[in-house]
Amino acid sequence: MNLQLYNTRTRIKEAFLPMDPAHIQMYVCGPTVYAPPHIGNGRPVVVFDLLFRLLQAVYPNVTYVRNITDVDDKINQRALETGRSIQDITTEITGYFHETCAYLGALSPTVEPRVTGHIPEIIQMIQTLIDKGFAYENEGHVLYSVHKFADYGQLSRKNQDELLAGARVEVAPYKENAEDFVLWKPSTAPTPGWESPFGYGRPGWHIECSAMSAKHLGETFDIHGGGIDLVFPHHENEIAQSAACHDAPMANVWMHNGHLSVSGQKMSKSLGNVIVIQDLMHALNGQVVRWGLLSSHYRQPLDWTPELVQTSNAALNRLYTAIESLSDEKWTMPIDLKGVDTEVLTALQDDLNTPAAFARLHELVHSINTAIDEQIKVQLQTTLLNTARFMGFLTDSANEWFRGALSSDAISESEIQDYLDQRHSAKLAKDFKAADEIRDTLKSKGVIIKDTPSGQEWQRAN
RNA sequence: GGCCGGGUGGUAGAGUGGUUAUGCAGAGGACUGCAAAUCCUUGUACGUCGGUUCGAUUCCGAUCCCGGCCUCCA
Repeated sequence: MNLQLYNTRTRIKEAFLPMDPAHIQMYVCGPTVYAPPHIGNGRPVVVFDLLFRLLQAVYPNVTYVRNITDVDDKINQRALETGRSIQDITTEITGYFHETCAYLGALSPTVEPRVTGHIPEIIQMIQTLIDKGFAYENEGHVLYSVHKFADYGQLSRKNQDELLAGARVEVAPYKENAEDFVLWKPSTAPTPGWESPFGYGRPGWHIECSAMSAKHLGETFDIHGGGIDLVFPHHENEIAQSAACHDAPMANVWMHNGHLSVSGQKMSKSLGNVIVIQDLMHALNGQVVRWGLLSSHYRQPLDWTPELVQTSNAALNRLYTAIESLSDEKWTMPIDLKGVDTEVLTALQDDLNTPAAFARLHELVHSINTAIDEQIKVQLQTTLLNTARFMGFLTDSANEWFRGALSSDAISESEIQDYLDQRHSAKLAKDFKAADEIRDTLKSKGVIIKDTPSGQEWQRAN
């Protein structure tokens, strides 16, 4: 295994050196559950799922922690706006998030901690920071004193003078310095709060990840991931908190996925171009979305377009076509990690080079389609199936992929069969005009007919 | 202003100091009653200007654009 990962902290691709090869530890910043997940939220889900799979393929034991942030002012705001309870909102959105992850073919993380379940740990960590002189109390708030932490800015490569100069926000009166950030803030009903040595209140934004990662992984762990936007201030502040608290580095490798745009524009409510994943579910197979999200390198920006959806769908059609002749039991067999194509593994080990991995899958398809020896062909098909499933694709059988209906108003199989019977008769009678008309009719209903030596076959156009 | 990325053929998108990425779209052909799928053939790319080199898209410098972050954001 020669896994190379780009480390945001050092800004270079490095050989991955686990602290303990017998137990790999990864933490990824999960969602704040205040709004249904959009397509951009799907990217880190899929990217770090792939990394999780890759790590599991090589190391015996991988712990993957992805948190749910269920205490946050955006949630409070939402509750205020809608009149709904906070619990109601966080439960619903967490459910959406889980549906989204399943839809995208992402494995469940090993641990999924929630902020509401870790308030004592958070309070304890804040207390330690106060005791060590890195944090101070003021007007019911606890703040982290950024200038006390010498390495502040190491991840995002910012220096403190510049941060001050760039501060655009009015400095809150309880802050000693403009760059200080909140660890704990006072709460009044109906805003959620907890009793603490610093008064009744709730945690600030960053502390939860420091507390939860420490609890579930330890003071230092191998990989910390998230979206590129989290580099500053979120991860910078996590480092400041954790390193100051534990006198140890928080994580060895910091990985960040690039952002996603929609048809060249930043997703925003005001533009009305936010693509909610729930809305895609009845129109697209989740594998198509997963393929699209992985079709450029994870650190590059990705533009989500109708063309991307179309080509992703076409790519999967091609893969499925190549292995459609495999016997059904192959689809239910567990993934054989030894049967994963080595060139795909090599590509993925190079900092998750998914475009190169996809290219290799297509090469396998081509080898299958040109194979003369039946035994070799089946061997290649098995490799392709294994490899694709290892990456989270070809999870449905070819039959489901080609003939499963995404929406309930799609034409039924028995109707299709009626048309096929009619067409079969027409063809026997050499009435090709009638046969072609039936084919056109079915096409307009989203069904494509293939005439093969063994008879008519059909599949949905998707 | 500060800090980061990026500019590759019609398009999406990897990569490399000299040798085909790959997909999609296009053209021609094979197969087919016609199609679909598949196969064969085909396009000929690396922002601009310098430098290093026998040779640069690939290294160095300059320059012009584009995007992100510095405030909530995956």
